Amino acid sequence: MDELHGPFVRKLDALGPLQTADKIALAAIEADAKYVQSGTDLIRDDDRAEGMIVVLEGFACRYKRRKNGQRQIMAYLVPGDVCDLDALDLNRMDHAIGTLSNCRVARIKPDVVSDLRLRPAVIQALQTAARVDEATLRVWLVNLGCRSAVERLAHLFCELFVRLRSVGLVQGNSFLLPVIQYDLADTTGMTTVHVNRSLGALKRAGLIGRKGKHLTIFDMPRLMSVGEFQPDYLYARKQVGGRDHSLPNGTAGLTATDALIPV
Amino acid sequence: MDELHGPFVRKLDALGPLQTADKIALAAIEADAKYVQSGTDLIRDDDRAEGMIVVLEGFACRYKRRKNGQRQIMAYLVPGDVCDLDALDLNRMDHAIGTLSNCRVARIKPDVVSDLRLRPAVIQALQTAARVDEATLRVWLVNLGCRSAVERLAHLFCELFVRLRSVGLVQGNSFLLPVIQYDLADTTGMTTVHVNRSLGALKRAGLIGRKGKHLTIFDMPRLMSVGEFQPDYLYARKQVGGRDHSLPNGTAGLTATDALIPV
DNA sequence: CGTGACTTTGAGCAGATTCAAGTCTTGTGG
DNA sequence: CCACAAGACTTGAATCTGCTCAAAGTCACG
Repeated sequence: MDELHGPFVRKLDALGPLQTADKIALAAIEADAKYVQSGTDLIRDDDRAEGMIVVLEGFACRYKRRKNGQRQIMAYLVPGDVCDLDALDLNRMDHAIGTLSNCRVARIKPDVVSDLRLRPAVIQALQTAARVDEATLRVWLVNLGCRSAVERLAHLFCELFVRLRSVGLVQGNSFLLPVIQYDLADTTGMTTVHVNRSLGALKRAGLIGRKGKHLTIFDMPRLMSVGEFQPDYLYARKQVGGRDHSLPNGTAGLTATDALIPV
Repeated sequence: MDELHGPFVRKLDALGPLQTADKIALAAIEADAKYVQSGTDLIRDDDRAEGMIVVLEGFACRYKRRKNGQRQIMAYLVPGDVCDLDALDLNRMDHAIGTLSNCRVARIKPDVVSDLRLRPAVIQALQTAARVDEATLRVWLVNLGCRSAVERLAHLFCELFVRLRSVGLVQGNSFLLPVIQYDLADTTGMTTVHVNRSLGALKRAGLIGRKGKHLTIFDMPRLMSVGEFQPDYLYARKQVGGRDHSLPNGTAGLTATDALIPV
Protein backbone atom coordinates (compact mmCIF):
# COMPACT_ATOMS: atom_id res chain seq x y z
CA MET A 1 0.00 0.00 0.00
CA ASP A 2 2.65 2.42 1.08
CA GLU A 3 4.53 1.79 -2.11
CA LEU A 4 1.79 3.62 -3.92
CA HIS A 5 2.72 6.80 -2.12
CA GLY A 6 5.72 9.03 -2.57
CA PRO A 7 8.46 9.55 -0.02
CA PHE A 8 6.73 12.44 1.74
CA VAL A 9 3.70 10.41 2.70
CA ARG A 10 5.87 7.43 3.56
CA LYS A 11 8.08 9.41 5.85
CA LEU A 12 5.35 11.22 7.74
CA ASP A 13 3.33 8.06 8.03
CA ALA A 14 6.28 6.36 9.64
CA LEU A 15 6.68 9.19 12.14
CA GLY A 16 3.13 9.65 13.29
CA PRO A 17 0.66 7.17 11.89
CA LEU A 18 -1.54 9.03 9.43
CA GLN A 19 -5.14 8.51 8.50
CA THR A 20 -6.20 7.87 4.95
CA ALA A 21 -7.51 11.41 4.58
CA ASP A 22 -4.15 12.76 5.74
CA LYS A 23 -2.37 10.68 3.15
CA ILE A 24 -4.61 11.93 0.40
CA ALA A 25 -3.96 15.54 1.38
CA LEU A 26 -0.22 14.94 1.39
CA ALA A 27 -0.32 13.00 -1.85
CA ALA A 28 -1.90 16.03 -3.52
CA ILE A 29 1.17 18.01 -2.53
CA GLU A 30 3.49 15.39 -3.94
CA ALA A 31 1.65 15.56 -7.22
CA ASP A 32 2.27 19.26 -7.59
CA ALA A 33 6.06 19.42 -7.73
CA LYS A 34 8.68 20.95 -9.98
CA TYR A 35 12.02 19.73 -11.25
CA VAL A 36 14.98 21.79 -10.18
CA GLN A 37 18.55 21.65 -11.44
CA SER A 38 21.50 20.70 -9.32
CA GLY A 39 23.12 23.69 -7.66
CA THR A 40 19.95 25.72 -7.35
CA ASP A 41 19.19 27.65 -4.19
CA LEU A 42 15.69 26.87 -2.99
CA ILE A 43 16.00 29.46 -0.26
CA ARG A 44 18.72 31.96 0.37
CA ASP A 45 20.22 33.17 3.57
CA ASP A 46 18.25 36.11 4.95
CA ASP A 47 15.23 35.30 2.84
CA ARG A 48 11.92 35.99 4.38
CA ALA A 49 10.36 32.59 4.06
CA GLU A 50 6.89 31.13 4.29
CA GLY A 51 5.29 27.79 3.73
CA MET A 52 7.19 24.55 3.48
CA ILE A 53 9.54 22.88 1.05
CA VAL A 54 9.54 19.15 0.44
CA VAL A 55 12.18 17.23 -1.44
CA LEU A 56 10.66 14.37 -3.43
CA GLU A 57 13.60 13.25 -5.54
CA GLY A 58 17.31 13.99 -5.35
CA PHE A 59 19.40 15.47 -2.56
CA ALA A 60 19.32 19.01 -1.20
CA CYS A 61 21.10 20.49 1.78
CA ARG A 62 21.07 23.20 4.39
CA TYR A 63 24.27 25.18 4.25
CA LYS A 64 26.01 28.34 5.29
CA ARG A 65 28.78 30.17 3.52
CA ARG A 66 31.69 31.97 5.12
CA LYS A 67 32.89 35.28 3.79
CA ASN A 68 35.82 33.56 2.10
CA GLY A 69 33.37 31.43 0.16
CA GLN A 70 33.83 28.26 2.20
CA ARG A 71 30.62 26.33 2.50
CA GLN A 72 29.54 24.23 5.45
CA ILE A 73 26.74 21.79 4.80
CA MET A 74 24.67 21.36 7.94
CA ALA A 75 22.08 18.83 6.87
CA TYR A 76 21.06 16.70 3.95
CA LEU A 77 17.49 16.80 2.72
CA VAL A 78 16.70 13.49 1.08
CA PRO A 79 13.42 12.48 -0.52
CA GLY A 80 10.59 12.87 1.96
CA ASP A 81 12.40 15.48 4.00
CA VAL A 82 10.62 18.69 4.66
CA CYS A 83 11.74 22.14 5.67
CA ASP A 84 9.11 23.97 7.64
CA LEU A 85 9.76 27.64 7.04
CA ASP A 86 6.90 28.87 9.16
CA ALA A 87 8.50 27.20 12.12
CA LEU A 88 11.32 29.73 12.08
CA ASP A 89 10.73 32.54 14.41
CA LEU A 90 10.49 35.62 12.46
CA ASN A 91 10.33 33.63 9.21
CA ARG A 92 13.86 34.60 8.42
CA MET A 93 16.42 32.09 7.31
CA ASP A 94 19.78 32.04 9.03
CA HIS A 95 21.07 29.68 6.39
CA ALA A 96 20.38 28.67 2.82
CA ILE A 97 18.91 25.56 1.24
CA GLY A 98 20.23 24.38 -2.08
CA THR A 99 20.09 21.32 -4.27
CA LEU A 100 23.06 18.98 -4.48
CA SER A 101 21.64 17.12 -7.45
CA ASN A 102 18.75 17.52 -9.81
CA CYS A 103 15.67 17.37 -7.63
CA ARG A 104 11.94 17.19 -7.69
CA VAL A 105 10.70 19.65 -5.12
CA ALA A 106 7.29 20.73 -3.90
CA ARG A 107 6.75 24.15 -2.43
CA ILE A 108 3.75 24.28 -0.15
CA LYS A 109 2.06 27.64 0.11
CA PRO A 110 1.20 29.07 3.52
CA ASP A 111 -2.52 28.54 3.12
CA VAL A 112 -2.02 24.89 2.22
CA VAL A 113 0.23 24.57 5.26
CA SER A 114 -2.54 26.02 7.38
CA ASP A 115 -4.87 23.34 6.06
CA LEU A 116 -2.34 20.67 6.90
CA ARG A 117 -2.04 22.01 10.41
CA LEU A 118 -5.67 21.17 11.00
CA ARG A 119 -4.67 17.52 10.88
CA PRO A 120 -3.37 16.40 14.29
CA ALA A 121 -1.48 13.39 12.98
CA VAL A 122 0.30 15.57 10.44
CA ILE A 123 1.24 18.14 13.06
CA GLN A 124 2.56 15.39 15.25
CA ALA A 125 4.60 13.90 12.44
CA LEU A 126 6.05 17.25 11.42
CA GLN A 127 7.05 18.02 14.97
CA THR A 128 8.69 14.66 15.36
CA ALA A 129 10.52 15.22 12.09
CA ALA A 130 11.80 18.54 13.42
CA ARG A 131 13.05 16.81 16.57
CA VAL A 132 14.85 14.19 14.56
CA ASP A 133 16.46 16.93 12.48
CA GLU A 134 17.65 18.61 15.64
CA ALA A 135 19.04 15.39 17.07
CA THR A 136 20.79 14.81 13.78
CA LEU A 137 22.39 18.23 14.02
CA ARG A 138 23.80 17.27 17.41
CA VAL A 139 25.16 14.03 16.07
CA TRP A 140 26.82 15.87 13.22
CA LEU A 141 28.40 18.24 15.70
CA VAL A 142 29.96 15.26 17.44
CA ASN A 143 31.03 13.94 14.08
CA LEU A 144 32.89 17.14 13.23
CA GLY A 145 34.11 17.74 16.74
CA CYS A 146 35.75 14.48 17.53
CA ARG A 147 35.95 11.99 14.73
CA SER A 148 38.68 11.35 12.17
CA ALA A 149 38.17 11.73 8.44
CA VAL A 150 37.41 8.07 7.81
CA GLU A 151 35.11 7.88 10.82
CA ARG A 152 33.13 10.89 9.66
CA LEU A 153 32.49 9.43 6.25
CA ALA A 154 31.60 6.05 7.70
CA HIS A 155 29.10 7.69 10.01
CA LEU A 156 27.58 9.76 7.25
CA PHE A 157 27.09 6.76 5.00
CA CYS A 158 25.46 4.75 7.77
CA GLU A 159 23.08 7.60 8.46
CA LEU A 160 22.14 8.01 4.83
CA PHE A 161 21.59 4.27 4.51
CA VAL A 162 19.08 4.23 7.34
CA ARG A 163 17.32 7.40 6.24
CA LEU A 164 17.03 6.35 2.64
CA ARG A 165 15.90 2.89 3.59
CA SER A 166 13.00 4.35 5.53
CA VAL A 167 11.69 5.90 2.33
CA GLY A 168 12.37 2.82 0.26
CA LEU A 169 15.38 4.13 -1.61
CA VAL A 170 17.83 1.40 -0.70
CA GLN A 171 18.21 -1.58 -3.00
CA GLY A 172 20.01 -4.43 -1.31
CA ASN A 173 23.04 -2.80 0.25
CA SER A 174 23.33 0.10 -2.09
CA PHE A 175 21.70 3.41 -2.72
CA LEU A 176 21.98 6.39 -5.02
CA LEU A 177 24.26 9.05 -3.55
CA PRO A 178 24.00 11.87 -6.08
CA VAL A 179 26.64 14.16 -4.57
CA ILE A 180 30.19 14.83 -5.58
CA GLN A 181 33.27 14.54 -3.39
CA TYR A 182 33.35 18.30 -3.13
CA ASP A 183 29.96 18.14 -1.37
CA LEU A 184 31.17 15.41 0.98
CA ALA A 185 34.14 17.62 1.77
CA ASP A 186 31.93 20.56 2.73
CA THR A 187 29.81 18.20 4.80
CA THR A 188 32.59 16.64 6.78
CA GLY A 189 34.78 19.69 7.11
CA MET A 190 37.67 18.45 5.04
CA THR A 191 39.13 18.98 1.57
CA THR A 192 38.13 17.10 -1.58
CA VAL A 193 41.55 15.60 -1.77
CA HIS A 194 41.30 14.19 1.69
CA VAL A 195 37.76 12.96 1.09
CA ASN A 196 39.06 11.13 -1.93
CA ARG A 197 41.84 9.50 0.07
CA SER A 198 39.54 8.57 2.93
CA LEU A 199 37.02 7.08 0.53
CA GLY A 200 39.88 5.11 -0.94
CA ALA A 201 40.75 3.80 2.50
CA LEU A 202 37.16 2.68 3.08
CA LYS A 203 37.11 0.99 -0.30
CA ARG A 204 40.44 -0.72 0.21
CA ALA A 205 39.18 -1.98 3.57
CA GLY A 206 36.31 -3.58 1.72
CA LEU A 207 33.65 -1.60 3.58
CA ILE A 208 32.15 0.30 0.69
CA GLY A 209 32.22 0.53 -3.05
CA ARG A 210 31.15 3.15 -5.50
CA LYS A 211 29.94 2.64 -9.04
CA GLY A 212 28.89 5.82 -10.70
CA LYS A 213 26.69 7.58 -8.22
CA HIS A 214 25.73 4.40 -6.42
CA LEU A 215 27.22 3.69 -3.02
CA THR A 216 27.33 0.09 -1.92
CA ILE A 217 27.95 -0.91 1.65
CA PHE A 218 29.72 -4.24 1.64
CA ASP A 219 30.20 -4.60 5.37
CA MET A 220 27.64 -2.68 7.35
CA PRO A 221 28.58 -4.01 10.79
CA ARG A 222 32.15 -2.89 10.38
CA LEU A 223 31.15 0.40 8.79
CA MET A 224 28.87 1.09 11.74
CA SER A 225 31.60 0.23 14.12
CA VAL A 226 34.14 2.44 12.35
CA GLY A 227 31.71 5.38 12.40
CA GLU A 228 30.48 4.52 15.88
CA PHE A 229 27.05 4.81 14.39
CA GLN A 230 24.06 4.38 16.66
CA PRO A 231 20.89 4.98 14.70
CA ASP A 232 18.66 5.68 17.67
CA TYR A 233 18.57 9.39 16.98
CA LEU A 234 16.86 8.80 13.65
CA TYR A 235 13.89 7.17 15.25
CA ALA A 236 11.12 8.50 17.38
CA ARG A 237 11.71 5.91 20.01
CA LYS A 238 8.50 6.09 21.97
CA GLN A 239 5.67 8.33 21.00
CA VAL A 240 2.98 9.43 23.34
CA GLY A 241 0.25 6.99 22.51
CA GLY A 242 2.05 6.06 19.34
CA ARG A 243 3.82 2.96 18.24
CA ASP A 244 7.03 1.57 19.53
CA HIS A 245 10.04 1.57 17.26
CA SER A 246 12.23 -0.70 19.29
CA LEU A 247 13.19 -3.92 17.65
CA PRO A 248 12.06 -7.44 18.51
CA ASN A 249 15.34 -8.37 20.11
CA GLY A 250 14.79 -5.78 22.79
CA THR A 251 17.74 -3.61 21.86
CA ALA A 252 16.72 -0.03 21.32
CA GLY A 253 17.26 1.04 17.75
CA LEU A 254 19.02 -0.91 15.09
CA THR A 255 21.70 -3.47 15.64
CA ALA A 256 24.57 -4.03 13.26
CA THR A 257 23.06 -7.08 11.68
CA ASP A 258 19.60 -5.60 11.43
CA ALA A 259 20.98 -2.84 9.36
CA LEU A 260 22.14 -5.30 6.77
CA ILE A 261 18.71 -6.70 6.23
CA PRO A 262 16.91 -4.73 3.56
CA VAL A 263 13.44 -3.75 4.53
CA MET B 1 13.13 46.97 37.53
CA ASP B 2 14.59 44.06 35.66
CA GLU B 3 17.60 44.14 37.90
CA LEU B 4 15.40 42.93 40.70
CA HIS B 5 14.81 39.69 38.85
CA GLY B 6 17.13 36.77 38.28
CA PRO B 7 18.52 35.71 34.94
CA PHE B 8 15.63 33.40 34.07
CA VAL B 9 13.03 36.14 34.20
CA ARG B 10 15.40 38.54 32.47
CA LYS B 11 16.06 36.21 29.62
CA LEU B 12 12.48 35.19 28.94
CA ASP B 13 11.31 38.76 29.27
CA ALA B 14 13.79 39.77 26.62
CA LEU B 15 12.54 37.04 24.27
CA GLY B 16 8.82 37.50 24.55
CA PRO B 17 7.69 40.43 26.62
CA LEU B 18 6.20 39.05 29.82
CA GLN B 19 3.44 40.38 31.98
CA THR B 20 3.95 41.08 35.64
CA ALA B 21 2.07 37.96 36.64
CA ASP B 22 4.32 35.89 34.39
CA LYS B 23 7.36 37.35 36.02
CA ILE B 24 6.06 36.55 39.47
CA ALA B 25 5.44 32.94 38.49
CA LEU B 26 8.93 32.63 37.08
CA ALA B 27 10.49 34.39 40.03
CA ALA B 28 8.99 31.75 42.31
CA ILE B 29 10.90 29.14 40.35
CA GLU B 30 14.12 31.07 40.68
CA ALA B 31 13.63 31.20 44.42
CA ASP B 32 13.44 27.44 44.72
CA ALA B 33 16.87 26.36 43.47
CA LYS B 34 19.69 24.18 44.67
CA TYR B 35 23.46 24.49 44.57
CA VAL B 36 25.21 21.82 42.57
CA GLN B 37 28.91 21.06 42.41
CA SER B 38 31.01 21.38 39.32
CA GLY B 39 31.14 18.17 37.32
CA THR B 40 27.69 16.97 38.29
CA ASP B 41 25.40 15.41 35.73
CA LEU B 42 22.00 17.06 35.86
CA ILE B 43 20.64 14.59 33.33
CA ARG B 44 22.26 11.57 31.86
CA ASP B 45 22.16 10.18 28.39
CA ASP B 46 19.19 7.85 27.95
CA ASP B 47 17.43 9.25 30.99
CA ARG B 48 13.71 9.43 30.78
CA ALA B 49 13.24 13.10 31.50
CA GLU B 50 10.42 15.35 32.52
CA GLY B 51 9.96 18.96 33.47
CA MET B 52 12.52 21.65 32.88
CA ILE B 53 15.93 22.59 34.19
CA VAL B 54 17.03 26.18 34.59
CA VAL B 55 20.56 27.33 35.27
CA LEU B 56 20.62 30.38 37.53
CA GLU B 57 24.30 30.66 38.37
CA GLY B 58 27.37 29.08 36.86
CA PHE B 59 27.86 27.25 33.55
CA ALA B 60 26.46 23.91 32.50
CA CYS B 61 26.61 22.18 29.13
CA ARG B 62 24.98 19.68 26.86
CA TYR B 63 27.44 16.98 25.88
CA LYS B 64 27.87 13.55 24.42
CA ARG B 65 30.58 11.04 25.14
CA ARG B 66 32.17 8.68 22.66
CA LYS B 67 32.95 5.14 23.61
CA ASN B 68 36.60 6.01 24.02
CA GLY B 69 35.65 8.58 26.63
CA GLN B 70 36.05 11.64 24.44
CA ARG B 71 33.52 14.30 25.24
CA GLN B 72 31.96 16.72 22.80
CA ILE B 73 30.26 19.73 24.31
CA MET B 74 27.35 20.77 22.14
CA ALA B 75 26.00 23.80 23.99
CA TYR B 76 26.67 25.97 26.97
CA LEU B 77 23.90 26.67 29.43
CA VAL B 78 24.58 29.99 31.08
CA PRO B 79 22.46 31.68 33.73
CA GLY B 80 18.92 32.10 32.49
CA ASP B 81 19.17 29.21 30.06
CA VAL B 82 16.55 26.55 30.24
CA CYS B 83 16.38 22.99 29.07
CA ASP B 84 12.86 21.92 28.27
CA LEU B 85 12.78 18.18 28.75
CA ASP B 86 9.14 17.78 27.89
CA ALA B 87 9.89 19.14 24.48
CA LEU B 88 11.87 16.05 23.58
CA ASP B 89 9.83 13.57 21.72
CA LEU B 90 9.56 10.57 23.77
CA ASN B 91 11.06 12.32 26.78
CA ARG B 92 14.29 10.52 26.28
CA MET B 93 17.61 12.30 26.26
CA ASP B 94 20.00 11.62 23.42
CA HIS B 95 22.72 13.49 25.29
CA ALA B 96 23.63 14.47 28.82
CA ILE B 97 23.63 17.76 30.68
CA GLY B 98 26.33 18.43 33.23
CA THR B 99 27.73 21.35 35.17
CA LEU B 100 31.02 22.90 34.15
CA SER B 101 31.29 24.92 37.35
CA ASN B 102 29.49 25.09 40.64
CA CYS B 103 25.96 26.07 39.74
CA ARG B 104 22.67 27.15 41.17
CA VAL B 105 20.02 25.17 39.35
CA ALA B 106 16.23 24.99 39.53
CA ARG B 107 14.40 21.86 38.51
CA ILE B 108 10.84 22.56 37.49
CA LYS B 109 8.42 19.71 38.01
CA PRO B 110 6.06 18.69 35.22
CA ASP B 111 2.99 20.07 36.95
CA VAL B 112 4.63 23.44 37.42
CA VAL B 113 5.63 23.37 33.77
CA SER B 114 2.00 22.72 32.88
CA ASP B 115 1.03 25.79 34.85
CA LEU B 116 3.63 27.83 33.01
CA ARG B 117 2.30 26.62 29.71
CA LEU B 118 -0.99 28.33 30.46
CA ARG B 119 0.81 31.62 30.01
CA PRO B 120 0.99 32.54 26.33
CA ALA B 121 3.88 34.96 26.72
CA VAL B 122 5.90 32.31 28.52
CA ILE B 123 5.17 29.71 25.86
CA GLN B 124 6.20 32.17 23.20
CA ALA B 125 9.42 32.98 25.02
CA LEU B 126 10.32 29.34 25.58
CA GLN B 127 9.72 28.51 21.95
CA THR B 128 11.84 31.41 20.84
CA ALA B 129 14.56 30.27 23.21
CA ALA B 130 14.42 26.81 21.66
CA ARG B 131 14.80 28.33 18.19
CA VAL B 132 17.79 30.35 19.27
CA ASP B 133 19.36 27.22 20.73
CA GLU B 134 18.87 25.45 17.45
CA ALA B 135 20.34 28.31 15.45
CA THR B 136 23.27 28.31 17.85
CA LEU B 137 23.80 24.63 17.18
CA ARG B 138 24.04 25.37 13.46
CA VAL B 139 26.53 28.14 14.06
CA TRP B 140 28.64 25.83 16.20
CA LEU B 141 28.59 23.28 13.42
CA VAL B 142 30.07 25.86 11.08
CA ASN B 143 32.57 26.74 13.77
CA LEU B 144 33.80 23.17 14.00
CA GLY B 145 33.48 22.44 10.33
CA CYS B 146 35.43 25.26 8.82
CA ARG B 147 37.22 27.50 11.24
CA SER B 148 40.76 27.36 12.60
CA ALA B 149 41.57 26.94 16.26
CA VAL B 150 41.99 30.64 16.97
CA GLU B 151 38.87 31.51 15.02
CA ARG B 152 36.79 29.01 16.95
CA LEU B 153 37.82 30.42 20.28
CA ALA B 154 37.28 33.98 19.12
CA HIS B 155 33.81 33.09 17.95
CA LEU B 156 32.97 31.31 21.17
CA PHE B 157 34.07 34.24 23.31
CA CYS B 158 32.06 36.69 21.25
CA GLU B 159 28.99 34.53 21.61
CA LEU B 160 29.38 34.20 25.34
CA PHE B 161 29.91 37.92 25.67
CA VAL B 162 26.61 38.69 23.97
CA ARG B 163 24.68 35.98 25.78
CA LEU B 164 25.99 36.89 29.19
CA ARG B 165 25.45 40.56 28.57
CA SER B 166 21.79 39.93 27.90
CA VAL B 167 21.41 38.59 31.42
CA GLY B 168 23.51 41.32 32.97
CA LEU B 169 26.60 39.25 33.65
CA VAL B 170 29.12 41.37 31.78
CA GLN B 171 31.01 44.06 33.62
CA GLY B 172 32.67 46.49 31.27
CA ASN B 173 34.46 44.26 28.80
CA SER B 174 34.88 41.27 31.00
CA PHE B 175 32.87 38.39 32.32
CA LEU B 176 33.26 35.35 34.50
CA LEU B 177 34.12 32.28 32.41
CA PRO B 178 34.15 29.48 34.97
CA VAL B 179 35.42 26.73 32.70
CA ILE B 180 38.83 25.18 32.37
CA GLN B 181 40.84 24.83 29.19
CA TYR B 182 39.93 21.18 29.10
CA ASP B 183 36.28 22.22 28.69
CA LEU B 184 37.15 24.68 25.94
CA ALA B 185 39.00 21.87 24.21
CA ASP B 186 35.97 19.58 24.28
CA THR B 187 33.87 22.47 23.03
CA THR B 188 36.01 23.44 20.08
CA GLY B 189 37.13 19.97 19.11
CA MET B 190 40.77 20.40 19.93
CA THR B 191 43.25 19.35 22.60
CA THR B 192 43.96 21.26 25.81
CA VAL B 193 47.47 21.90 24.65
CA HIS B 194 46.29 23.50 21.47
CA VAL B 195 43.62 25.50 23.29
CA ASN B 196 46.34 26.81 25.52
CA ARG B 197 48.50 27.84 22.58
CA SER B 198 45.62 29.42 20.73
CA LEU B 199 44.57 31.35 23.82
CA GLY B 200 48.16 32.50 24.04
CA ALA B 201 47.96 33.74 20.47
CA LEU B 202 44.79 35.71 21.20
CA LYS B 203 46.39 37.21 24.29
CA ARG B 204 49.61 38.11 22.50
CA ALA B 205 47.56 39.77 19.79
CA GLY B 206 46.01 41.95 22.50
CA LEU B 207 42.48 40.73 21.84
CA ILE B 208 41.72 39.12 25.16
CA GLY B 209 43.10 38.72 28.63
CA ARG B 210 42.43 36.29 31.42
CA LYS B 211 42.76 36.92 35.12
CA GLY B 212 41.70 33.98 37.20
CA LYS B 213 38.39 32.93 35.78
CA HIS B 214 37.61 36.33 34.31
CA LEU B 215 37.87 36.81 30.58
CA THR B 216 38.41 40.34 29.34
CA ILE B 217 37.90 41.31 25.74
CA PHE B 218 40.28 44.14 24.95
CA ASP B 219 39.43 44.55 21.30
CA MET B 220 35.93 43.39 20.50
CA PRO B 221 35.82 44.59 16.90
CA ARG B 222 38.93 42.66 16.04
CA LEU B 223 37.82 39.61 18.01
CA MET B 224 34.53 39.61 16.14
CA SER B 225 36.32 39.93 12.87
CA VAL B 226 38.73 37.10 13.70
CA GLY B 227 35.84 34.81 14.68
CA GLU B 228 33.64 36.10 11.85
CA PHE B 229 31.04 36.58 14.52
CA GLN B 230 27.63 37.80 13.49
CA PRO B 231 25.35 37.88 16.51
CA ASP B 232 22.08 37.86 14.61
CA TYR B 233 21.38 34.26 15.46
CA LEU B 234 21.21 35.07 19.15
CA TYR B 235 18.33 37.43 18.67
CA ALA B 236 14.73 36.92 17.79
CA ARG B 237 14.93 39.35 14.94
CA LYS B 238 11.30 40.03 14.27
CA GLN B 239 8.56 38.57 16.37
CA VAL B 240 5.02 38.20 15.22
CA GLY B 241 3.45 41.20 16.84
CA GLY B 242 6.44 41.58 19.10
CA ARG B 243 9.18 44.08 19.30
CA ASP B 244 11.91 44.70 16.83
CA HIS B 245 15.45 43.92 17.85
CA SER B 246 17.21 45.64 15.00
CA LEU B 247 19.43 48.48 15.97
CA PRO B 248 18.98 52.17 15.29
CA ASN B 249 21.61 52.27 12.59
CA GLY B 250 19.52 49.95 10.49
CA THR B 251 21.98 47.09 10.45
CA ALA B 252 20.39 43.89 11.59
CA GLY B 253 21.92 42.65 14.80
CA LEU B 254 24.92 44.05 16.56
CA THR B 255 27.76 45.94 14.99
CA ALA B 256 31.31 45.70 16.17
CA THR B 257 31.22 48.93 18.09
CA ASP B 258 27.83 48.27 19.62
CA ALA B 259 29.18 45.15 21.17
CA LEU B 260 31.76 47.18 23.04
CA ILE B 261 29.18 49.30 24.75
CA PRO B 262 28.04 47.72 27.99
CA VAL B 263 24.31 47.59 28.35
C1' DC C 1 35.53 12.78 -29.97
C1' DG C 2 36.39 16.84 -27.48
C1' DT C 3 35.48 19.60 -23.52
C1' DG C 4 34.43 20.45 -18.94
C1' DA C 5 33.53 18.52 -14.64
C1' DC C 6 34.91 15.23 -11.53
C1' DT C 7 38.28 11.99 -9.54
C1' DT C 8 42.71 10.30 -8.45
C1' DT C 9 47.54 10.62 -7.19
C1' DG C 10 52.06 12.77 -5.68
C1' DA C 11 55.06 15.75 -2.97
C1' DG C 12 55.82 19.10 0.35
C1' DC C 13 53.90 21.74 4.11
C1' DA C 14 51.16 23.37 8.14
C1' DG C 15 48.18 22.97 11.85
C1' DA C 16 47.04 20.14 15.49
C1' DT C 17 48.20 16.06 18.42
C1' DT C 18 50.93 13.37 21.61
C1' DC C 19 53.95 12.76 25.19
C1' DA C 20 56.34 14.67 28.69
C1' DA C 21 58.12 17.73 31.99
C1' DG C 22 57.77 21.65 34.72
C1' DT C 23 55.23 25.74 36.80
C1' DC C 24 51.48 28.06 38.68
C1' DT C 25 46.83 28.13 41.37
C1' DT C 26 43.61 26.79 44.36
C1' DG C 27 41.52 24.55 47.93
C1' DT C 28 41.99 21.96 52.10
C1' DG C 29 43.54 20.38 56.48
C1' DG C 30 46.57 20.99 60.14
C1' DC D 1 47.41 31.25 58.26
C1' DC D 2 50.62 28.31 56.26
C1' DA D 3 51.96 24.13 53.77
C1' DC D 4 50.86 20.59 50.96
C1' DA D 5 48.56 18.20 47.35
C1' DA D 6 45.77 18.07 43.52
C1' DG D 7 44.34 20.24 39.76
C1' DA D 8 45.11 23.43 36.09
C1' DC D 9 48.17 25.77 33.03
C1' DT D 10 52.36 26.31 30.18
C1' DT D 11 56.06 24.95 27.28
C1' DG D 12 59.07 21.96 24.26
C1' DA D 13 60.00 18.37 20.85
C1' DA D 14 58.62 14.84 17.84
C1' DT D 15 54.90 13.08 15.15
C1' DC D 16 50.81 12.73 12.38
C1' DT D 17 46.69 14.00 10.18
C1' DG D 18 44.95 16.63 6.95
C1' DC D 19 45.97 20.71 3.68
C1' DT D 20 47.90 22.97 -0.55
C1' DC D 21 49.43 22.99 -4.93
C1' DA D 22 49.86 20.68 -9.04
C1' DA D 23 49.25 17.44 -12.63
C1' DA D 24 47.30 13.54 -14.78
C1' DG D 25 43.55 10.42 -15.48
C1' DT D 26 38.47 9.35 -16.11
C1' DC D 27 33.79 10.00 -17.13
C1' DA D 28 29.57 12.05 -19.12
C1' DC D 29 27.48 14.67 -22.36
C1' DG D 30 26.86 17.46 -26.33
